[in-house]
Amino acid sequence: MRTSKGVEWAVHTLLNLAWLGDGEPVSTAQLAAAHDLSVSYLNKQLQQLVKGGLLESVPGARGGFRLARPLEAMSMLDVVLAIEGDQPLFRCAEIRRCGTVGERVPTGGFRRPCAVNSAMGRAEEAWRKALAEENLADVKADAEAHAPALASQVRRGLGRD
Amino acid sequence: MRTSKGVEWAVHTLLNLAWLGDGEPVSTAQLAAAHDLSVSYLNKQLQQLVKGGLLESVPGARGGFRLARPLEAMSMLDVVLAIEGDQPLFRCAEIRRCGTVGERVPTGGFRRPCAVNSAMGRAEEAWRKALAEENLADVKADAEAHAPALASQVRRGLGRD
DNA sequence: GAAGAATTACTCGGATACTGCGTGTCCGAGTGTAACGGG
DNA sequence: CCCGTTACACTCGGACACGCAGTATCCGAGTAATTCTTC
Repeated sequence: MRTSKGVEWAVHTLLNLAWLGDGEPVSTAQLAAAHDLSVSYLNKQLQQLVKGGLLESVPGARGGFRLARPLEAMSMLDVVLAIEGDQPLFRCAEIRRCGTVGERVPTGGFRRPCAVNSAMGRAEEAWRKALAEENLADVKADAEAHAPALASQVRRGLGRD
Repeated sequence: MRTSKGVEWAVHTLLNLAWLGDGEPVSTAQLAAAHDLSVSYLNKQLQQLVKGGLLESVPGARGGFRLARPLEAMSMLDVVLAIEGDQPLFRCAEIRRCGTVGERVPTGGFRRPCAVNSAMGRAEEAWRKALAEENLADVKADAEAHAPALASQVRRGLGRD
């Protein structure tokens, strides 16, 4: 079990767009070249970000992608949900109701929640809460703290200066 | 991204062994029949639990598996680690150091940690902490709270009474 | 009748196929840009 | 010189292959119980 590598690609791409500063759209080819990524596959991930409302796509010549809102209004959870979808980490198959010790639904009673599923759900909720508290602007600031030249490096790498 | 279904199988099997009470080993066939699971595949998962120190295996006729320690000393994290392994949810591929904006390692400098990886790591740590706090004995008690007849139901289903 | 050895039946354990999702790639639809011609 | 039209080049967007991890299965090694033989 591991997150798709598209998550890492998406976050770094969002950071690069933020460092670029201007609202000009950037093509997938440039964004991919920035980190030696597969152009087509990155494009697929960016489409997911558009569906998730994190990016805007500009069609036509001189088109590309740009941030839909400032990084301050984006969390890691937003990225993960956009790329991975909102499916839970733990999917309960309700095996408790099968086999020789299967818990039969009492007549007229409703299905009580599975204790295993509840416990896993609580842990997953902690994960999502922590992801929601990880602001993308903070991540960007953290990266700059150790490498102040990053912004200009991105502008140079994407041919802006 | 989702956890292996082996996690659900393992937890329910551990609960069944606890409800059974006696320290007698139970064969994989009986444990699988309890919830209509694949015998061979469940056996593979139980072997992982043995390697993780949660179960003991008894070979030979009238053998099987039994709990290695009481449920009070087991957490959901122990199960997840035994089944899934201790690999992190987010694996940093260090793409930040590649491509046109790749962060080159300064001469003589050490590699500072990736800000993206750090943020993901913090969230994952929250998940693991929550999993570690979910005691298996509590899960068992939670299940019993809504279905007091479960213990006897398991003993009957596994042919103990 | 009791003890010991051979046999048997049952168990775990790891090596071997299959499937679904993540990964990667390709080509077509759509649009903004630029060139070109006419007024 | 300015405007409208046409062609073009570039972009996104979704449809199409590939590979690997999770899933499922099978057969062999090993052990405890059982049976049989012998004292």
